[in-house]
Amino acid sequence: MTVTAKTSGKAAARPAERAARDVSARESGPLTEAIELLFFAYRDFISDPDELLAKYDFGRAHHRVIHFVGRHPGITVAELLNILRITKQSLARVLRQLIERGFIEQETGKQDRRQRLLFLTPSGLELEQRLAAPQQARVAAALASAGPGAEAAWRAVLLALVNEDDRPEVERLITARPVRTGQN
Amino acid sequence: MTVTAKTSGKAAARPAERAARDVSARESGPLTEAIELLFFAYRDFISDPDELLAKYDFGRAHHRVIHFVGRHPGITVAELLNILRITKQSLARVLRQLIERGFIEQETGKQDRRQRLLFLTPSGLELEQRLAAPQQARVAAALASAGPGAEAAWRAVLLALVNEDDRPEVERLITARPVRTGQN
DNA sequence: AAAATATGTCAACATGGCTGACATAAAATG
DNA sequence: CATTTTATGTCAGCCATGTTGACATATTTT
Repeated sequence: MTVTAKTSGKAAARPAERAARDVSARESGPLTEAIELLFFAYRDFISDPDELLAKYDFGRAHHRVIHFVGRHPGITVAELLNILRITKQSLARVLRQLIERGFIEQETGKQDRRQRLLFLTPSGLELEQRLAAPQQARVAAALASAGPGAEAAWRAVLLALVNEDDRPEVERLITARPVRTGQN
Repeated sequence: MTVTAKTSGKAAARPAERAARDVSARESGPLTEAIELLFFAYRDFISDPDELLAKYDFGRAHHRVIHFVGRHPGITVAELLNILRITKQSLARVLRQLIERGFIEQETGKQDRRQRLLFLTPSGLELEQRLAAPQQARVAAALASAGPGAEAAWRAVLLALVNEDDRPEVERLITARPVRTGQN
């Protein structure tokens, strides 16, 4: 109630009040389209695993942790925090749940015994793969439909979108062979 | 405390227990890299306006609303809900704040007086542009650095990532000239 | 021995999703 | 014209996941 409709009849009589009327003069342009496409693509891309996660009573935070632990077995908590850019308290919550329910396990670091190296359990690996499958299929189909060369351009643009300071590390992370036996 | 470190010394003695050890045998491949790049790029891309939003005590939800109202002046609540894919209760919260603080105003629909058409106020338009600027700069720089032709490939891949059913509408939305004076 | 580091934890709080139920005004329909 | 459908708003509460601040412990480094 009480929506206070501004213009009952004389809308055109007060054009200066509504800046949005002048938006048509603004250059929306290909840049805005690219930004909106990123929004829509990401919106649908992350929606893929949600149904599966719900069956486990997990959320997207759990997904992210499972993914990066799977990609970098033996990753430390500090490294994971640096990737996810969240606080350790936020991470601790989902990590505790994942450990309690047997999807991730910890191992004391051998060089540095303060570290807790994280690994997927067999169940964790299975879940990770089930979560990854639809996203991989979606990306594969998108890259294929965009023709040859699209993948290189895609990678180049995405990498350039990353903060310049973080680019070397992101490159290192995405190209890393997931072997790591606890050297860090 | 009580972290229960699994392997005090004989890590290599029980390899079958840790599925993650075998991940090195898994094909991570370019698809996984593309997926992770999307994560990292989006992570940094959405971080741009956060600082500015914080000064207004707004969050990303406000940003999304401001953006799409700016892009489609006179958009209805139902259309906005369809874009954002959230519930009307969630939208109502941020929308109420944006209206109370004078960034968005409503107007009763002329054809259909049940509708509340949404517009940016002058302050809303200014905020929208200040929020958009860093993201546009980031995308422009990324596209430029990826060379000519990258933009077409980029757009093709992103559009193909969108749910097939939604693609026509997304295309319509992103190419829309933001004129609309209330015909819907 | 002291300081720094890696991690964990407790408590409290904020944002922004969600469901369910219900209200109102306007439009569409029989 | 009476009824139903539609577009929207709103109240109440819940949940997931982010935040800050303070502090504890074990371990490594200096």
